[in-house]
Amino acid sequence: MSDIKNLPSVYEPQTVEGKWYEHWNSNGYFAPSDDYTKKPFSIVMPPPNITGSLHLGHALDNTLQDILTRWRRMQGYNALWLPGTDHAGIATQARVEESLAQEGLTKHDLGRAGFIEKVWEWKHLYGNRITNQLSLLGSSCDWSRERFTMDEGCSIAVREAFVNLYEKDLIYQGDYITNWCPRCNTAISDIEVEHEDSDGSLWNIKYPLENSDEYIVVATTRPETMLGDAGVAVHPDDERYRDLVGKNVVLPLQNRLIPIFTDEYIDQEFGTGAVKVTPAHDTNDFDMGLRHGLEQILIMDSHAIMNENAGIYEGLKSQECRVKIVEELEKQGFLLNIEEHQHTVGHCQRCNTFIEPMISKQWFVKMQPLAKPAIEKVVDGEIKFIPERFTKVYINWMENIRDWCISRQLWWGHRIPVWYCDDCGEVICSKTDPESCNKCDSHNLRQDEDVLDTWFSSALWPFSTLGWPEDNKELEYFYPTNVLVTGRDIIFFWVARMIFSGIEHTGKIPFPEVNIHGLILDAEGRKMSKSLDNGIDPIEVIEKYGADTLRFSLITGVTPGNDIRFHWDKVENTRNFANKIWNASRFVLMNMDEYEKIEISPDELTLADRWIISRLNETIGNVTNLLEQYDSGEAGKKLYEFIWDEFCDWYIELAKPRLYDKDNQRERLVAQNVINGVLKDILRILHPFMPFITEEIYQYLPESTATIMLDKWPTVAENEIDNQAVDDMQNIMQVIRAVRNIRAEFNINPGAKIEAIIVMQDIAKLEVFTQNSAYIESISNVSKLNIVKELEEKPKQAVSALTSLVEIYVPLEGVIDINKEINRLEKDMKKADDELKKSIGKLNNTNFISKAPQEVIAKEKGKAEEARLKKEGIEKRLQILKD
RNA sequence: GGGCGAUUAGCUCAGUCGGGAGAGCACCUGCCUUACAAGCAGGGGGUCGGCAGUUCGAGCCUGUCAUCGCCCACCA
Repeated sequence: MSDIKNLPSVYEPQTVEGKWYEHWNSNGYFAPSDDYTKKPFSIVMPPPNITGSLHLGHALDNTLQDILTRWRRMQGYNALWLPGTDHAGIATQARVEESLAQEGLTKHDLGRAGFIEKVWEWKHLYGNRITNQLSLLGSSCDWSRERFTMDEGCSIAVREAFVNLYEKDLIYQGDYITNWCPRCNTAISDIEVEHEDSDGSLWNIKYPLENSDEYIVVATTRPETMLGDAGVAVHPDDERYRDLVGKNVVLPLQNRLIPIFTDEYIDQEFGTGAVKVTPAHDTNDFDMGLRHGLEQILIMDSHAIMNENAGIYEGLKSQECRVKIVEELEKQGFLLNIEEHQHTVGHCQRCNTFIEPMISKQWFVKMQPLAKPAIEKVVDGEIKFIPERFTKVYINWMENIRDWCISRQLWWGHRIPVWYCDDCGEVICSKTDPESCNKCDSHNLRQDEDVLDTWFSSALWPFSTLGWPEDNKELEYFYPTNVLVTGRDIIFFWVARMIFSGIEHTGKIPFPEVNIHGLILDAEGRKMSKSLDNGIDPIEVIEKYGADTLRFSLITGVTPGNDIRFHWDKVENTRNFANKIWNASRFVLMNMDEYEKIEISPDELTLADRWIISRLNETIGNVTNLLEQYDSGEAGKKLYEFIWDEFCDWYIELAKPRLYDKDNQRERLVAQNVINGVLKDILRILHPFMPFITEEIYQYLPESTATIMLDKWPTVAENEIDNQAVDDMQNIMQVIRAVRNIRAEFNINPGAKIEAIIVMQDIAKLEVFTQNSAYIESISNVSKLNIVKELEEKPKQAVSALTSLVEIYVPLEGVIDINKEINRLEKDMKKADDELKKSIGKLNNTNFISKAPQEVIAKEKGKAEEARLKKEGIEKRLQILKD
């Protein structure tokens, strides 16, 4: 402890954090023990994409998980926080393709196997960037169990899950309309499409009737799709078109005959009530097409380039084709008019490209049978969302869910475990690669080209990472996990899919609680995005201010589930808090010479000791309760207030005289023991929030264990809660504040000692004040303090203040301005009078007296009495001054 | 078209049982008091979005309206 006095007066996270992380990790503190008789606690980390770098959303998410894990670990749970990364099919493939492009290569130059090898190379080079960043944050996850969604275990799990669903007939393949991204060149699922409102047009087009001069007008937002029209639909009740139903129209430009038919789906009110139907390029039209046996005419290829079915428009991009079509329709007199029309347009979540709905052969998961139990488990409360309001979001989505398109036309990902026999056409779905056809023994087997949606493997994460499908002790012990912590933006993508997958494949829910947090927004409340360039790099915050500061500033002062704006001001404030703790601790350490641990008998404790110990216990209780409710924001606030306001601003000041007094060694030792004990508990309950600074300080304090990480989480000692001490202390603080106020208002030099007289009638309280007069003297720099029951003569040349309990006089001969003093008192008087009137009003209300609870009435009476006494006192005082 | 959230001090936000309106920043005053000026002490500042209701009592509960934001949705 010799170097303590050399500790810098400003906390330097840069010299502290790396050292401790390395220490914890290399000593295996993050790993749970293999003693499976202990109570388990487990969380799986939402696996970040290997292509990504840490953003503030990750920082928040992982801070929350780390807080829970560290807290439970300290409480004695065998805690496992299992980390890992996601292979991120589309994003990773795009990234590697980009780097190939720089060498002038495409993936086709390498071939499928060569390309995949290249991706793995890329992954080994860059894929652990984000996990390194998680370490900088202080994440206490068990890196020895780090997993990857494409590793061997996860791959086995994926095949197991696929085959299981396939054999239960819950996976099917077919030609259906899907959302097609022409840039990614793959189908994507419904939730990967982002809908944006845009100002578009509604083109009204005349479709001439066969062998007639008449025509029917159809309205469309996408005129180019007319090339694939297979009919015109009207509502069966629509009188306007009754006579036309069953007739044909000649499709302009294409000169094909297509029928007019009826369908309930059509809205008579919209447009002309007649709709062109393009089964191959519109979801609704696809359904109608099936109902009426219409031809499915695909008019573009996978890059949204018009194909041979588009006739002379072949080779054009769909958007270019639209322009040409409209021109031609106008030229030939088919275009009736164009209206302005606002509608929603789908874009690819990944690349923002316009989504073309298109028919293609894809694999789907049947959702109805899987959604049912997944809804039930939430409805019956087996799985709880926190905050509760997200339950509705989840249920509403699940109830309206459509089948999940799980195939992707990519190379990077889990390849679909289905093989086709080229000789007999047999379809084989298998957990292991088949060597021959199980029907005709042919070796001409060809595996399905597609890979699975990345989220298919993420959906298995809570159990695939624990060894499923293999039956093992670890899975049994840690699964279901205790809680899932994640952002509200991936409830559908991930949470919902884990729930139905867990129930389906393991027969158990994956977690009983889902803790949903909000998004981190920029200072103006906008989402952070690359295009706005408004992102804040958490690593930059860590380098400047430290991980503890970043963590604490992200989680405090927020309401659970609400979005959080990022402000540098708040970061600085939190940095100041860290520095405050640092300096308070430095003060304690500086005063620990000749320290030894002693047994303290209760009567050796001072009022301030009993007060701070009582408040410490309440804080321990509050923080623990709030963590149980996943309200780390409020827990952090309680810590902040207790540490700064009570421990630093009051207790340390009150303890100073005893700590400085080397003549009373016993009292000094008591003070040292108390302050050491309180500080150490503070560090313990603060540790999950600010792991680094708490460990650093903890290690300087006497009687510390190898690491604060594995020290015990404090529990509330009921016998240390001392309401009397809290009450007495508050009365004394009130007086101290009053004296300070006088000093400030009369500009008394802070160094100058003053005299003060305190008058109080209550004998018992007078006793307490007399015993503790030193507090008032030392903190408010009073040289001579008289505490009396009554004053013989009330001094005119004195400033006074009145609390509900006491009258305070500060003689200020020559300084006092009588008029100014009268003004002061009249201001106080008005306050007291207002309070009194308010209380009397309530107490005179018979409804209040008869209906309010007794304790509330008693409290109100007390308030009225206090106000009355105070007012009386001020009145008397004013009288003296005015005489 | 549905659903959710927000609206509290100049700014950013807390406010867990319905019972005395809070914090940080900013502002004003005085202090480099040997833990901390990234600090200390004191102070000013609010019809808790509007209206109606329930209640002895509403920032909090109910209804309604307004503004902003988010999510979901196959009216071309």
